[in-house]
Amino acid sequence: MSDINETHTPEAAESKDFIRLMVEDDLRTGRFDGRVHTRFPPEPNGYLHIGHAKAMAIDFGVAEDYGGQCNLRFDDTNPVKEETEYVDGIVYDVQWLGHDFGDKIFYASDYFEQMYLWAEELIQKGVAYVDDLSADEIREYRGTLTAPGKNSPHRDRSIEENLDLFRRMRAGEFPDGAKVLRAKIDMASPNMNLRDPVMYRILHSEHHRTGDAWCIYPMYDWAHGLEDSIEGITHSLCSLEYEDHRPLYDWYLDQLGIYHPQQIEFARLNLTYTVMSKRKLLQLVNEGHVHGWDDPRMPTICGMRRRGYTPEAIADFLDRIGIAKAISTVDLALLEHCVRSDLNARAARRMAVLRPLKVIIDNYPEGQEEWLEIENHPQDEAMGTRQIPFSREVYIEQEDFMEDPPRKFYRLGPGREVRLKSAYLVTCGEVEKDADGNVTAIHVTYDPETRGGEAPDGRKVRGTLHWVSAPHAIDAEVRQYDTLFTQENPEDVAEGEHFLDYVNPDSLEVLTGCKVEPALAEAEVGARFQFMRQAYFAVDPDSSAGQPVFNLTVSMRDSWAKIQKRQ
RNA sequence: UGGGGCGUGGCCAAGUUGGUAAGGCAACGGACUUUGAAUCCGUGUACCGCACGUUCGAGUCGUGCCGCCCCAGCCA
Repeated sequence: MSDINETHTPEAAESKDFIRLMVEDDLRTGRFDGRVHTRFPPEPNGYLHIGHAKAMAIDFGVAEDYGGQCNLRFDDTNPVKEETEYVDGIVYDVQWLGHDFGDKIFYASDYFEQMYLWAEELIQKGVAYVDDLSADEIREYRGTLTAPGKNSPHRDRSIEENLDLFRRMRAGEFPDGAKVLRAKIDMASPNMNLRDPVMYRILHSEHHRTGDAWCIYPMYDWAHGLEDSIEGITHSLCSLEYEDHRPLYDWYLDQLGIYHPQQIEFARLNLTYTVMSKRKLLQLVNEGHVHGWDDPRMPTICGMRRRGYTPEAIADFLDRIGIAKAISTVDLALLEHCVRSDLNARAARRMAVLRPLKVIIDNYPEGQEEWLEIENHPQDEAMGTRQIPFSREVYIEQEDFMEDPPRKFYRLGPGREVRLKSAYLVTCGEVEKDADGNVTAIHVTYDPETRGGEAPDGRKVRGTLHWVSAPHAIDAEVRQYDTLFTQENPEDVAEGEHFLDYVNPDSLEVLTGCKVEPALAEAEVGARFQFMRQAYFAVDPDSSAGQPVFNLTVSMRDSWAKIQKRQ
């Protein structure tokens, strides 16, 4: 590859993000004995979305870059919201994205006993107490952003009484909400998280893994650092909103005097024309704005998978957007660019006509058929070729014919000659119309000397159309998608409006009666193709034998559309 | 009017110890083309949020402003 006299200019060292810089710093100073161990800690209360994919790219990516490990850990500390269905879905998605979490899956619930013991330790130490205040009262006592809170009347109970009460909380002697265990820190702290945060609440609720073994459950702040500590995590990477929680994360670990990981925060991902909160996604599902978590319009991993996105394209996208602390909204166009780029390289080409228009080749012998060779990929010979049938009647795209075409229209029109891709050059003749004047069929004549699409006399033909032989065509359903929202930022709503007001009513368009080449009849679910001159499509699970259903993955760039728009 | 963060071209985002603004996406030209795809060339006056300082020299240091985001769940 390289010339003998080629000058090798050293590639500029790839710039590292601030997290990797911090990790390298710790590696240099031997802070964690040279270890790098991260974790990806989803709560099983919904499906993963592209934002989680970013977190994973960071968590797993950092571990991988420095020869470390990344634990997949379910942060299942709230039984009322969590379900096994979600853990299964999450595990599948993480694997599909290609992340290696070893042979073990971790669960916060596995540490409940240890957490409980540590809680007793803090009570013994005099820095945790049982509070009888109601949720409302606790809120009142907490103060506001600008006014300090005040101590709970139960703040100074004796260690013995606190221990007794806490044990009875565990034993199930009190109803939900009757008492909580709180850390005794500082009700006047300017950081609200430090105003005696709740460590445990009573929840007589069945947990998807521990059943009814517990009726008290740890709060996130109390639990998370302990989980990280138990697993020997070195760098606990999370999103920006936890920045304020870091002092508390540190406080618990310091009070206990146990192994202490470093929490580092980064900005989470926002994408134009979509929402990224699990609550909103759940709402879209529950209220029927989409057909489920895996609806191809959803930014969920399962939705993107069904739509035809590849893990590689997603990884490429995540790699390109970078990691920083500035809150940003990435242009959907970048994600689509990554998908196109990956699919362009790997998707086999096929011919499919979405909105069929019958073309009759008058001078082609009736009843004759022939099989023509066509490449599966113009730039990748290794993908080979296939045979496609040709006959007297074929379908072309309705938009590839115009009775009164503008000058730059390189397609079929009265008297014009175009090429049917890999078949023949045909010249437009008569046009059939129905009573309303709609074009119903077009008659053309073909040049038998142009088999394959090349004219022996060297004449050039500007337009090349895709087509499908009518008698051989397979009927298919094609689902075309547009953005789920009509606004770049659906969350940016005016007074009295709601993000749901911006749901795009035209985000799904189902086309039936599409005509596809026979090779597509037995395409496997999940298979991805480029329908030449149109877009990339993936076979939907709703497909049945001989009745394929295709999802639009992403359109191809369309400079003709731009030319039209300008006119 | 408390605390914690952030502010580099339309969108992301690099900018180590201050030396005179990478790259990607988008957009716009053009070449090529049996996908108007792909590919290939080319195009940006970024007052580096603003204002003062320090300095021979500041996106990088200092001070003061301004703007945006997060925090008052017994959610994570």
